[in-house]
Amino acid sequence: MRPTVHDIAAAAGVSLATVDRVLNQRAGVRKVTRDRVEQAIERIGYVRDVAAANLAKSRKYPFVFILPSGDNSFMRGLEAEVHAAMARGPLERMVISIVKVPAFDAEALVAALDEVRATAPAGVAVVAVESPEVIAAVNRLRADRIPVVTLVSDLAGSARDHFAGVDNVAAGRTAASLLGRFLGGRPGPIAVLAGSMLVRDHRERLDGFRAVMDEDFPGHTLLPVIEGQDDPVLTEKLVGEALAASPGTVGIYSLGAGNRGLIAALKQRKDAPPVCVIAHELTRHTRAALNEGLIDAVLNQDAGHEVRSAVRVLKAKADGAAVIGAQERIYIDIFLKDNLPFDEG
Amino acid sequence: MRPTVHDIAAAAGVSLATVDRVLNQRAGVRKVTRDRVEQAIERIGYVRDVAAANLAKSRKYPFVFILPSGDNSFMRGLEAEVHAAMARGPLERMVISIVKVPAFDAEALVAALDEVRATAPAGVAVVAVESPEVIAAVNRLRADRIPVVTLVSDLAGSARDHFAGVDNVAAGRTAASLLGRFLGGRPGPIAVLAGSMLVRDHRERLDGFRAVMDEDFPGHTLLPVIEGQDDPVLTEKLVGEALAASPGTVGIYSLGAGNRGLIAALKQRKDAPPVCVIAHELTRHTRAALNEGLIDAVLNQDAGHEVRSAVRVLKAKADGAAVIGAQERIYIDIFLKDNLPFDEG
DNA sequence: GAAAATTTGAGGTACGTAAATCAGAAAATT
DNA sequence: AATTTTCTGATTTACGTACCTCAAATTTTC
Repeated sequence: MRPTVHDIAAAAGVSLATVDRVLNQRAGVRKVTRDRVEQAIERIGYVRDVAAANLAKSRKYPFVFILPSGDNSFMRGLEAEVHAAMARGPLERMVISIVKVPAFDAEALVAALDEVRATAPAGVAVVAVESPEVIAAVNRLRADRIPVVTLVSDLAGSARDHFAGVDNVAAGRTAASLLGRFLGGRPGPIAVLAGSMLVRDHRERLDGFRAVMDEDFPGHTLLPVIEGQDDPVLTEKLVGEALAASPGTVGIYSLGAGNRGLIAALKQRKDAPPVCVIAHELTRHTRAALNEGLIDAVLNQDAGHEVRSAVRVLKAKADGAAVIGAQERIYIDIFLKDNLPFDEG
Repeated sequence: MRPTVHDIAAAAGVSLATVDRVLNQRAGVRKVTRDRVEQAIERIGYVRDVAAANLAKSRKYPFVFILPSGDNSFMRGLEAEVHAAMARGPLERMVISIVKVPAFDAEALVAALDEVRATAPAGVAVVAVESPEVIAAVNRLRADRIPVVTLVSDLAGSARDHFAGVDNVAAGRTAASLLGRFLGGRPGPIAVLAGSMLVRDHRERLDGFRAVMDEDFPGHTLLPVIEGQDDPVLTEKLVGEALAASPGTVGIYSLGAGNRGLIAALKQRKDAPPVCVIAHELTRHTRAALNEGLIDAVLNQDAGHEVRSAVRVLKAKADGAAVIGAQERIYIDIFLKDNLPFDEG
């Protein structure tokens, strides 16, 4: 049997009330008595039964997820995952709510963070936008002892508790490594398609990609980065133009979310020499393109994993419990047409 | 506020005792009354507070993990992960124990399963060995309504609740796809190194590998499978001989656990033309070999994920709760030297 | 050494559920 | 209609912890 508060009382030779005062750091206990109780706790290996404690406290865990609005399909998928977590929440006394903020708007994000802070939630998960003001706002939350997890996009220099997302530099490096090897020495320039270079994730991916290309595959030149703003129509046009301008192009790295346009552009040049394509994010479209051989590999971050990990970490932090590091590391999934998971997109 | 049993009683116009009888399927309730209560439950959206129920019942979850003994390093890593889960167990009222059984010994496994069954655990995870007797033994557990999860190695045709492991056919296909593309048309035979063809995982990987090689890269012949019995010394010898016999070999797929021997053999032929190598399981040795460029890619199944997933599923099944499919799917991790995780190994 | 302040003890109620007892009501059987 | 059987209600205790009150014991202060 696990020891209980009663066992502590007996072991320390004090009353239950005193044990309670020590355990819940209430005032009115002499230092010597406190020490005696703490030693007893240590000695008999008491661990608080969190479930029973929560029951007694009628404790709730109000968590807030701050997500960018807009029609970025990855973000909408992320939101769907948060909704799924929301539905499962009550089973574990969690009440999850979502606050939406215009994408890439640091000012709005700061306002949202401060508003959320006023509601004193048990934890906050936020898709960060990089700016000193945002860092300060996150630090204000932490100063209030509210756990903060950054989601998908980290906030370097802040006091956030945890980052639930992938290592984007490693993702870029991996993309370069795959692309370089898949090309197997076939010479020619390589095109890079991004959404916008203003986003940290995209910059990091590009940095990683560049580093490995320069180091391991110096034979290939990188064409100027195409910024398609994650817009299908614009992307299709720009990619088409770029391929026309550099007909010898042998590879494309699509590090953003503009895959629909890319795929459309690829379909238009069926007869042209093959181009090796590495893209990000497994969606209905990239999955189909993988199967058709239009795309050679897809690097994916699993939004469901990220959300569930964020929730677990927030809960653990709220309880003052330990986080299982290995469990919360989000790996980049690499999908070829040969290891596609069955359902969903 | 979430509705409680009292709310059910009020809504159905019955007493608490009757609600309890219905909720815990005790006898002595007329069909009509039972229906009325169940409708009330439905109507007010009652969900049992599992934490409170477990507290009242002083419920424990005794789970048993049945693992193969022997010095297979993957299995020992798996055991370490089970020990880690064991240590975290008490926080969630789980008591995990380990039963070890000689590897690949169906008879011993059956005996262990029946012995475990007699202790009426709340769930069993087992690294399965394929045999009709084992299937029958697993089905006996299921007949006793004991949840069963197969771990790492599945048991087709059995009534197990869940399989916590990777799709090994897809792993083999992925290996072939990577190897074929990395070779980029460079002709030459390919060697396959396995532990033993008696293990289902290995057979499945080989099947997947063969299928894609035949289909997509028919230019390469596959040399006869080398069975190194996962023994470093034997493996080094056999690989050395095979490479000497077929000096034109361009690729190696190591689908078992004999990587130390393989790496030793590779180091002996530094001056020889490069061979593209795909191996399984990220260990200290394969990680080092990746970094040195001796191995080009490592496919990995994360034992920690598998164990944690098995535990979660067993708990959910024991509670009669739903399993989050996407969360419990174990992906094959693909590691290049560019996306190696930092610690452990 | 008395008064004041602080510390400690004893006991209760609550959280939501499980499980039990026992009395009384309703139904089924004679 | 009387009896047996089956169903239902009312009530209690318990799980492990939190939180509250009030009294008693101890220490500190003057």
